[in-house]
Amino acid sequence: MPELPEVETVTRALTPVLKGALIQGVSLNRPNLRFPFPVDFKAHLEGTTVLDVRRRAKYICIDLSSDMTLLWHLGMSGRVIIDPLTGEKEPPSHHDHVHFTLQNPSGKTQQHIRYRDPRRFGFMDLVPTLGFQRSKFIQHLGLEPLTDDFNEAYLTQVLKTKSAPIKNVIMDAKIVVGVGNIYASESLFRAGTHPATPAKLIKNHDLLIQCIKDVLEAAILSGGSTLRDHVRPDGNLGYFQHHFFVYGKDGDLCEKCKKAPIKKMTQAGRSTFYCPRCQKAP
DNA sequence: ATAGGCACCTGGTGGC
DNA sequence: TGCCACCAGGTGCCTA
Repeated sequence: MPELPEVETVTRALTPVLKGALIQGVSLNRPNLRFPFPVDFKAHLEGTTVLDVRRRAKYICIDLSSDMTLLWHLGMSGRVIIDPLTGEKEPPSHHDHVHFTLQNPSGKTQQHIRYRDPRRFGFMDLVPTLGFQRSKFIQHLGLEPLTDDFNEAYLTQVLKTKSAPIKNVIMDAKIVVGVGNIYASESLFRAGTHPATPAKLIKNHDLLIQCIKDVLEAAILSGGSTLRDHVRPDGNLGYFQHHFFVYGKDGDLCEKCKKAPIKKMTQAGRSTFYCPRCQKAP
């Protein structure tokens, strides 16, 4: 269920486990996920050391001692399971597609990581670390929302020619990455902006910027606050759902105005949730 | 250039 | 209980 905050949370959980570790073994239970695994994927990874773990958009990027970077996307249903060193492991599932065995740099300790993805919309790819930006999955990506570059001046410039609904535009990864279907609805609710507003008619760019950053940061904090749970046998990640104002709340009374029920509509084939009273129609 | 629709998959849910 | 339609957090690619 990964949008940017979930991928950030997983990346942070993986970093201390992976960084400096030797990849001892890789086992694949099938030849492909959304795409085929790269040729010699297993052979390439085994024996390399992890130099760094980063996130770009919704990709986990694992830099290897072979000067290659493992690009790892969790799709819609991907989950990373970090098995605890001691205690009860999460039972295996036939949706566990990749299994990494790692050797800790400081000793002989082994650690296991599994990738579970029922829908198999996720994928892994290997790209040269130096040519990372030229990867077909990376090259077209827009700004990271939590950087200073994603600011009022940028959004004003980008939106002024766009007539598409603002919700679709903030979900467009060429413009800004990491804003998925949930956080698009939540950001627009916080900004008091109707999701169908043509992007060029948006007035308060600074408020929208701030709402996107706030909702993503709050979700990361929420994920982070339950990060320690991630390595528990139950493996549950803390999501942000307890803080949703509109997502999945159609029919409920709006928590802000307490007068109108939350409505649901479809935009570009995806569900949008909004309060018709707090988010004024264009 | 841009917007819309389809495709890739499985599993859960709600209606009949 | 069983079956079926529909929906789900992403995103590359094709078409108009």
